[in-house]
Amino acid sequence: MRLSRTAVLTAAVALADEQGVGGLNMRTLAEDLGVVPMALYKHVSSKEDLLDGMVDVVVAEIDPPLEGQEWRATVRSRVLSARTVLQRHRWARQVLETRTTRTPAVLAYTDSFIGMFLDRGFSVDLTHHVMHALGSRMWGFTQELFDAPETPAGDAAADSASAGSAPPDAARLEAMARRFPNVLRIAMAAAHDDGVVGRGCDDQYEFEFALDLLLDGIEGLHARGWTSART
Amino acid sequence: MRLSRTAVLTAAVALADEQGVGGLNMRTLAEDLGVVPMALYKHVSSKEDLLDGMVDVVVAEIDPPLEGQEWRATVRSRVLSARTVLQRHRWARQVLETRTTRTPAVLAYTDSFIGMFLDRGFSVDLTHHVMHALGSRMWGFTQELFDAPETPAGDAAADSASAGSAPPDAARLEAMARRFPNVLRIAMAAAHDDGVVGRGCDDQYEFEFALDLLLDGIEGLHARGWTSART
DNA sequence: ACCTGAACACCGTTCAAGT
DNA sequence: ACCTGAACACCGTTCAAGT
Repeated sequence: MRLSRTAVLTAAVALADEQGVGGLNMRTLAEDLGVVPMALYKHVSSKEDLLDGMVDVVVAEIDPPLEGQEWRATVRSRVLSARTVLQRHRWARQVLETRTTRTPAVLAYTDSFIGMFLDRGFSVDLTHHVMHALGSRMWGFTQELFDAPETPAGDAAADSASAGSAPPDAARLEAMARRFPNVLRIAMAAAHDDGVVGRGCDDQYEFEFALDLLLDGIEGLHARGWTSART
Repeated sequence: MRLSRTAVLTAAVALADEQGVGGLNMRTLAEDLGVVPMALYKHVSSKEDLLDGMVDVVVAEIDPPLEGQEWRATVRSRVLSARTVLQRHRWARQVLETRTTRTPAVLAYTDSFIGMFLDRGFSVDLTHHVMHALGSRMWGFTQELFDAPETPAGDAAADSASAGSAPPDAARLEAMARRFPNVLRIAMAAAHDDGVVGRGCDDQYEFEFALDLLLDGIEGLHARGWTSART
């Protein structure tokens, strides 16, 4: 089969889906495509360009905005759509965070996102600040502090690695409890919920909690015609 | 002078402050210390360990919480203190985001942060969700979508790089306006404020806008004794 | 026009010495 | 106990060919 940019990007996305960004390099990507590393450079100009293209592939999977709905439902469902996409491609968050240029596809998504507010009566001023407040939530993620950024690779040692360096024996746990009592209380509260529905920290719940907190705030500002004191 | 872990970490932080994470590698770090690369490995076990140690240096610079103040003032000023520290060390955000293990110093900061809520009457349940909602804001940063993650290195081509690939001539601008009209409206609104105080997007203003939006929401939940429906 | 092969520069790190 | 020197494995990419 003839090589093409699309073929390269698709293979790269598939590879990253399996191995994470850490496992993605020009040599193994070329091997997956049955080609020598340098062949890739006819279709992507550099690894940066490859990563930009991969982001474009991901962005294309996000649903278009709802039509004929009020702003809150439209924004909310779009963010949650982005979230499911970003969770299908777990490497995308990290890659998105390190991009230094915005590709047209990324700009188009941003533009359409902003349009959901402007087209439904938000002022440019408020929309501007709202976009800042949402930040990366527009992609359906937040920087989480409790879970590890990336699982090293395809090895099954993932859980022991995320737990720290050594297995948590009783002495270790007690030492933890003495040094970081507040962390422990929060961790126990999360573990406590396990009994009912079999989940610890429900990331989806937490994401929507924070999202709705922001949407509530935004709704209030919009309703009372808020403007920044800067104009 | 005798090499020590502290000396290595201090030099690494200084190097990263100047060059960014991109410019930080074991060879140039060793050179800065007047030593051969392998000498570093007596004091840090790997580059990961080096980065962990550098984060610890940064965390140590964050002010302790205020005493005898209500929760909101305490949390707010602590977050803003973290923000000034993180802005002194612009590489720290990126490094923090890629850590897979929490060092004791990071856990201690987290614990103390949680304590600001618990010690002032917040329920464990609400505090848990609040911590998720704040996310990386507890370090004083949000993932910004409009500005570039890292300036490549010490070269003066920073502004032209952040602007994109080519200089924005009139034709380019008009094409942008047609494709991404909403992005343009927001950008113009931000530029418009320039006349008054000489700033475009004021990151500090935007950060506090989002922070206060969240704090308002949290205050409301706390005041009416909110609990998650999960218990 | 597209792909190949060999090679270069750079980086984290191992290993066997040195003092 | 601490530092050195040479070397290895891995990676992005240039360059000069091949078809």
